[in-house]
Amino acid sequence: MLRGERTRTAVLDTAVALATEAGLSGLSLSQLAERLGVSKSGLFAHWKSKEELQLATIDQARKLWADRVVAPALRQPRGVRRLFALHEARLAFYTERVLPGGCFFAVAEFEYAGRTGAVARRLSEVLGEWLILLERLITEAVELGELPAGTEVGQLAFEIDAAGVAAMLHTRLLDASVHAARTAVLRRLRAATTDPNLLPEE
Amino acid sequence: MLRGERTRTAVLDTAVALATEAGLSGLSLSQLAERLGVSKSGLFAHWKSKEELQLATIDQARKLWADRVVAPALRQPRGVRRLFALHEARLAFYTERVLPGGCFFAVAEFEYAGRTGAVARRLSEVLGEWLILLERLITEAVELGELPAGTEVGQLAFEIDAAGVAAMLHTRLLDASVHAARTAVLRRLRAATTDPNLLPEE
DNA sequence: TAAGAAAAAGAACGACCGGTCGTAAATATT
DNA sequence: AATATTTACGACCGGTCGTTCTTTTTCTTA
Repeated sequence: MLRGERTRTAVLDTAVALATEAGLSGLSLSQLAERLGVSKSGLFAHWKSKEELQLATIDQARKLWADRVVAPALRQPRGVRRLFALHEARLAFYTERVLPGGCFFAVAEFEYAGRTGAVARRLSEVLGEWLILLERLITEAVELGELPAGTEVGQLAFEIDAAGVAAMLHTRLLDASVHAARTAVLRRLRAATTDPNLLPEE
Repeated sequence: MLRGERTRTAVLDTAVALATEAGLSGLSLSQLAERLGVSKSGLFAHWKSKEELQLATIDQARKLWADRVVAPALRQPRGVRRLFALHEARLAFYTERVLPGGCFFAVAEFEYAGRTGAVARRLSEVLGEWLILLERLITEAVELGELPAGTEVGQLAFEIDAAGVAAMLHTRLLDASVHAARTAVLRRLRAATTDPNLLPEE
């Protein structure tokens, strides 16, 4: 009963990695099967269509992101420390090259920017979740008094996310851009917080 | 002699638009030919291969960007005003929906983030040019005394670009994110400049 | 251990891909 | 007006795409 499950996750892990190289729509079943040493038709025993596999791949990438980025940050104490930890965990995800193409969602989101359909919709949902998480952490920091009461939550969330996205974009000069992304957010938060001692110096 | 030239630009204009929807590698010669009402083989009279057409498409997109974004900004007086005008021109390019998929280079850059080859190399070059332009305008502002002497040029260029990229990413909530991108850069520049009167209030 | 279900392989399909070829019209040059 | 050259076409190639169907292997369970 669990053999199928093992296969499925193995396939999806490879699919996530492959999608960051060839894109989520450029992901071909032949290539995927070959890389796994599996027959192409065997994949259809688990998903009825490519689109279903793409949707499952998105969920797998979401889990990976939750484990490697969100979970470590949530182990930090609430407030600006947790907020900055989330940003740093994200950057670490890039520098550690967990995925060959860098970031599954950045690649996929741009790829499907102008499209419609189930895949595009699901991607939007996940991106929305991410922004909501950022806003939640910011709101918590406000409630703790670590950020001033008038903080524009959405605006700050946008700025933090922007630094992360841009770090990913400049993949070929990754180290420099990750450093810039860290500095940008650190300064922004240190300038805004009521207690700069909560955050590292530069 | 100019009939061919007319055809070429017509093809490339369509190719630029199509590439923002399907991606630069997802751009298929059949679809391109069909949308133009032209035979696929006719395209090979102008470019020997798909890759050559892709490279020509990049140059065409670069021209479009130069006309619609860079040129208007350069009509503003040197310094922080020109710098902010460049950012605003970029955001206008997105809101006016000049291209269906939003931004040719953002889409393509992410698509080719993990790849090698002539197309990926050319894309990197153009992205590099863009960053250099940003840094040049910042440097000019420093020389004019509109930004303080110690300004970290690369860091500021990264932050401005990040806001633009992120605005593009959140395509489905475009208006809100463009506003956030404008606000982020405006505040950043107003905080840094020696003469806030040069910039609009929020 | 036999029966049944789940998992995987294999072969084949129609559609589309990038690309080539020979040819015919449109244009330029003489 | 005759000749080159550019521009474009239709037919076709080998290959890959996603998908389906049938068959075989593997595992689970009664």
